[in-house]
Amino acid sequence: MRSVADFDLTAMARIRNAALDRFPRDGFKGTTVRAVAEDAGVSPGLIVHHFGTKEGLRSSCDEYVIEQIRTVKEDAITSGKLDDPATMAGGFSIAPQLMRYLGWSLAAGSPAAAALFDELVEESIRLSKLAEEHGAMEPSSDLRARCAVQLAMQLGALVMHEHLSRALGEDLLSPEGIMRVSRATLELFSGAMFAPGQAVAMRNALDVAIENTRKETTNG
Amino acid sequence: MRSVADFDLTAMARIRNAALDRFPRDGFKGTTVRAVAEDAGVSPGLIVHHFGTKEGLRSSCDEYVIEQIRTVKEDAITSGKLDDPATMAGGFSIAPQLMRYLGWSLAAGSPAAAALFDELVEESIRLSKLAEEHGAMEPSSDLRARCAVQLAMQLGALVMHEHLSRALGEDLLSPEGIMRVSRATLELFSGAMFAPGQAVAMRNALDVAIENTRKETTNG
DNA sequence: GTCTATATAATGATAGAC
DNA sequence: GTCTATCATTATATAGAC
Repeated sequence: MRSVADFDLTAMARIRNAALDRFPRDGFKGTTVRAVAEDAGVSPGLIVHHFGTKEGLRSSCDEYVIEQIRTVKEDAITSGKLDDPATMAGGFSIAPQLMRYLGWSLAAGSPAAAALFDELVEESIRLSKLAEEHGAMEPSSDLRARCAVQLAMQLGALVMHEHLSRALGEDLLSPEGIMRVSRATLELFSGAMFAPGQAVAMRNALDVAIENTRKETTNG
Repeated sequence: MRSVADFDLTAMARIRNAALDRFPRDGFKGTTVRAVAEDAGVSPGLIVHHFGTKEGLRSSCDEYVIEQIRTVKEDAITSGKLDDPATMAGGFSIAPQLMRYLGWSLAAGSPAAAALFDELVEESIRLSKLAEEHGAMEPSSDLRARCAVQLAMQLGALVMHEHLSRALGEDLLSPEGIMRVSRATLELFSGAMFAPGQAVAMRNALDVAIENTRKETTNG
C-alpha cells in the first residue's frame, strides 16, 4: 500500500523503495513482483515495464544503494570523520533501510555488494596506514587481515541487527541504541576488555596453537 | 546427486545434509524440494513423507544444527576452552557447514537460531563476570552490550565468510585461513590496534558526541 | 506511463502403487 | 520406506489497450 509520504515520489522511486524493503525481508525468490507492486501502489506490469525483469529490479536496487553508500563514505572522508567510531552507526541512523539492504546483499552474495566490500577493505587499509604514520594506530603483523576482519565484523553486526536489538532490549536504530552499540564497539576495539598481560598471554597461546596445528597438518 | 561419502547414510540424513547446504545458499523460498531431493538422491515425495512440509524440513535442520552447536559449546565449557579465541574459529573448521547454516538462520531470522543467540549472550555475560573475578577481564560500563555486540560481530563475520575469504586471498576454512582470522580477531579485541592515548581520546570524543545527540534529541 | 488480461512454467503437496 | 504420477496454486513475463 502506498503511504502518504510517497505521494511526491515517482512510480519508479516508489517501486525501488518497496523492493529495498522487501528483498532483505523476504529474500530474492521470496519477494514477488506482485507484493512490490502493491507496496508501491502500482500494477505488476509497470515494474516489468521499468525494470525488465525481477533480476533487473534487484540490480537496480544494488546500484542505487551502493551509490548512496559511496556518497556517504565520500562525505565522511571529505569531512575527515571516517575514523570516528560513530560513523558507521551514524550511517545506520541516517539510512537504516540502505544499511539493512547492504547487509542482506552481502549475505546473499550480490556481485555489486562484493565489489563494495573489496573497495571498503582497500580503503580501510589505506586509512590505517595513514593513521599509523600519524601515530594514531599501531602497525599490524597482517594489516589486510585486520582490516578485512574488522569490516566483516561491523557489517556482520549489521546483519545481526534484529538479534542485537532483542538482546539489548531496545531498538538498535534508536539514538540510544546506536550510542550504546558505538560505546560497546569502541570498548571492544580499544583494549578495554582484557586485563593487562592477559592479551599478551592469549596471543602467545594462539601462537602455540597455530604451531601445533601446523605440525598436525604437516605430519597428518 | 548422491556422493560416494553418502552411501552409508540413511535417506533422512542425506536429505537433511542436502537441505543444510541448500538453504543457506538459495534461501528458503529459493530452495526447492526437487533440488534437495536430487542432491540427496531421493524422490521429492520421500522428503514430504519424512518431514511433512518444506517448513518442517527447515525446522528439522534448525533443531539439528542448534543441538550440534550446543554440544560443541558444552564440550568447550567442560574442557575450559571457551575463552580460547580459536574456539569459534575451531568450531568453524570442524563443522563449516553447521556454522554456515547458523549464520544463515540468524540472518534469516529463524526463532530457533534467535533462541540460541540469546542463550549465547547470557553465557558470554556469565563467563565474562567469571573472568572478571579472576582478574582476566576488565569490568564494563555496559557488560550486556559488550557481550552482545561481540557475539553479533563474530557471528556476523561468519555470514560474511565469502567476502572475507576473497579479501584475504585464501579460503577462510583452510587451516591457514582460520589461524589468520583468529590472529586478526585477537589483535582487534586485545587493544593492539590503537596507539596508547588514542583509545582514551576516542572514548572521550564519543561521550561528547553522545551528549550532543542527547541535547539535539531533547531540544528538537 | 500505466493498466488489464493471459500464456507459460515451476512448485509444494497429495494419492496411491510397490 | 520409497517411488511415480498428478493436482492445484502461484509466479514471471508477455501482449496489447488506453
